[in-house]
Amino acid sequence: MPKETFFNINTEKRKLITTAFLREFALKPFDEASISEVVKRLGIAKGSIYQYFEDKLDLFLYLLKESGDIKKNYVGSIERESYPNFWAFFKALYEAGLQFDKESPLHSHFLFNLIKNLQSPTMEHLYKEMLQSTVLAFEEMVKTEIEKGLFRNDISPDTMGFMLYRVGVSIQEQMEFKSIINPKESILNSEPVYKDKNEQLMNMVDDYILLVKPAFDKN
Amino acid sequence: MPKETFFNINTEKRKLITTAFLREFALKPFDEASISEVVKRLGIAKGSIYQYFEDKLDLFLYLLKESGDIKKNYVGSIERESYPNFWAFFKALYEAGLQFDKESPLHSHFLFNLIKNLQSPTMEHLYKEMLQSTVLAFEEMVKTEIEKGLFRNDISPDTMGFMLYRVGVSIQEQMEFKSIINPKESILNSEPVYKDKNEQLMNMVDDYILLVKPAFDKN
Amino acid sequence: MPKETFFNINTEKRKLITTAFLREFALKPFDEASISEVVKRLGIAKGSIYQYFEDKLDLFLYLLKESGDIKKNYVGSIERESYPNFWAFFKALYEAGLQFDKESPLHSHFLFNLIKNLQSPTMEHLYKEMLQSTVLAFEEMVKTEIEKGLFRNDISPDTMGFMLYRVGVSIQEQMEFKSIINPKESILNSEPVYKDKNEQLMNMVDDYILLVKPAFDKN
Amino acid sequence: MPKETFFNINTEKRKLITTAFLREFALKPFDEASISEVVKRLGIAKGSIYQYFEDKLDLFLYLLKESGDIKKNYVGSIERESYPNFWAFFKALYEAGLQFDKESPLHSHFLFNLIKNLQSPTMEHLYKEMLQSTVLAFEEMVKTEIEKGLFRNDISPDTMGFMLYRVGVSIQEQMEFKSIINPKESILNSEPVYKDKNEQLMNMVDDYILLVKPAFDKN
DNA sequence: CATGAATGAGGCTTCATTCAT
DNA sequence: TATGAATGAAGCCTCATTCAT
Repeated sequence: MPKETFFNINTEKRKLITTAFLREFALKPFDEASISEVVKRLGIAKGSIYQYFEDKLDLFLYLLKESGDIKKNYVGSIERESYPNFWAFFKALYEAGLQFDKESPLHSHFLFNLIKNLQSPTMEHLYKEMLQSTVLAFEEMVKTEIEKGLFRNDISPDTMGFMLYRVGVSIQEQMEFKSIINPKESILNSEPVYKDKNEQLMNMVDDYILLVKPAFDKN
Repeated sequence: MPKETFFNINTEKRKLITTAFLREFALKPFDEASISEVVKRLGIAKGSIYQYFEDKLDLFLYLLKESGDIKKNYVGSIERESYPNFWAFFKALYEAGLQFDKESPLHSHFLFNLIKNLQSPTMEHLYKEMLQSTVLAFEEMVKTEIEKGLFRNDISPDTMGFMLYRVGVSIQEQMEFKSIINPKESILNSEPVYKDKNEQLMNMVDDYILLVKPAFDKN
Repeated sequence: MPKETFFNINTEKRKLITTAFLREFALKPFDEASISEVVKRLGIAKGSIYQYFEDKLDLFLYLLKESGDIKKNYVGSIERESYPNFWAFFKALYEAGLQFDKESPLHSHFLFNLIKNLQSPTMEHLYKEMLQSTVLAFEEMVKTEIEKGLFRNDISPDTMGFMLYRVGVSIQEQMEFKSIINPKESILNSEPVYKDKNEQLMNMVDDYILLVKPAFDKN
Repeated sequence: MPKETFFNINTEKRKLITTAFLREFALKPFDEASISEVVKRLGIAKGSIYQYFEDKLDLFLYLLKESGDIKKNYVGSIERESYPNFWAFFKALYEAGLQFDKESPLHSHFLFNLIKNLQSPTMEHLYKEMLQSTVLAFEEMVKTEIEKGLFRNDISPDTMGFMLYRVGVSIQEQMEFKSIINPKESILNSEPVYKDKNEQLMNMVDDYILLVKPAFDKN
């Protein structure tokens, strides 16, 4: 939670700062991200950052929450009931994600890099926590589908939940692996992660669904 | 590639150094691993390290190669032809891996932590390279299976290869996520990653195969 | 000397500020006392402090004078003539001090910590000055007693005066040393230094008098 | 405990460093003493200090131990049995102290300033500990004298012990108070605390003994 | 009278690497 | 071959004070 002062400053300046640090954390793991470098680039005093935030972690957590909140605006309204099956719902989440990516590219980059960012020893605790809650959410979805009789019930739902979570990560990672997207580069231009690549992402999602569907669906 | 000097020193000392740094890199990302700390623990001169290796990266790469080579001794002899189907072969790889883990626990830990280790910006290039070759290997396997008519052919083999690679990572990560294994702790005792957990790992592998098999197999 | 502005503000607010800084200076040496921390706790603007006071030292001196003035209200009326001998007078000073401590606990804490507070290099000058006047007062008393033929005259009055001053400090310090009082703790509750320990303090004073009396009294 | 490296460097350089920091800590409380300033003056790299010592505290404790050890060389051989009464013994301690002061002026200054130095919040723990052990030593002396029937037995020995400790502090403080000595100044010239003032110190000691003797002695 | 954002120097500490011995 | 002292940049963070509003 930033200090009040942060919310009192000029909106434009606030955005400048936010932007600069989103970028930094989108490029480097927490422990390697450098406040000093960013303020130098921003041309503001290092002390100022500590007027706004308790410390580096506070700053990071603020960006995390902000990014999460914004993403929720896009993804939060998607509900399972509105879709004929889980996979349609799953795809819808990605489509919403693309909208978010397009309209808040830096927040998107920040979240894109989150897993890597959390590998820093300093972040170990937070990492476990976030993983836990993310996986849990997927587990819940799986359980619901199993109850509906739509997913198989011969494999423990936690393994299936974890796998589903992993699918998400894989998709993103494969896009990068195949050099379809190039985050490091697009960050610098404040361009969306998936700029001009929406279709290719959705194709990849389709592929994954094709692959995973028979593994999850009953029969 | 270490300097000659490294191979001229006492074998025992060489092993001591190797061990200490395997441990360090198994615990921390590259950029946060500290040469200073390790030499202090070893009680040798910091300068010595620079007699043996060009720099930190050189040292790391040496350990990487060594670990890989040793692992190959276990895994390299496993051949697809010896097994009735891909999944039996896949399981056999894990069983060999466990043997490696048991007999070279620190190398195993080093490789276990490799993915996290490579997230450092310094390592970006290397990361891509290694990923490339790993995934490629899986792709080749997939292609072979497709040619044999055993895997489905309606999804691009590279996606399937990548997914297969991902399955491996997921298994390992889920074992840690469920606190079945505790790498940080077992490193300190130089114990294998999967000490007393071999059975549980193989069960997890079975689960994953159960899940993934229908996604890959033809029909 | 504070600026006019300080006396123009709401009495209540003035008291709040006074209180908070008395506390801070009662807990830490001058150079380590932090204006930043106090204003944060107070929830007022940091700039305000500089509207009221020239700088940190000015603020400190104000509190010092205020505390001294208040204490004088208690101690000032005690006169040597009212007591049969010096030691009865000496005890009376302590009893008045206890009253002050009870009714103005924070000012009392501030003065209690004063010696430690003045150890900061910044304060060196002030320290000497205050010491000077304090010791001088004791010297005067000693001289009077000598003139009356009640104190021995074979030791220089300034040594005796200094020693008397020292006795005072020692009593206070020994109370803390023996953990009878716990200033750091009682400050937080705005409790008197000697809360519930009045009797024990006076016993200690008696002990010291017993000890010192033969050293000072003629014969 | 400094690191080995510190004892490996050039004796002369070690002395230079030691000297510079003794000076710094003799002038300022721990929290205000600045490593940065000292190394700048020394013209050595800041990092070097951290090759020699764990941290600031480690450095301080080393100087403390060294100073104490050296002083013990002077004072340690003085034994109560060699003197007809306690006060002769007490004086002898001061005479030995003066020898120490003359031959190791900076260590003497360091110890002279110790009490003030330990007022820093960081040092609170250490302060209490040292006070405890110092006072205890005096208490033991007092008890012995009481057992011998030489000191009065109607006042608790801990009060008497504490008072005795206080006498020591007072003597030193009064010398400074009366401007007979000027530590801040003589530090800069690496001159003994009591340079050319030995006689005056011993006179002061005599005065104090005269004063305190009747307070402690039986009858 | 109040605000509080901005400053920038200064604090301690860590690190990989160099180089003279 | 081995040593380990020296380096100095970089890291995060704190602080009293100023000044425009």
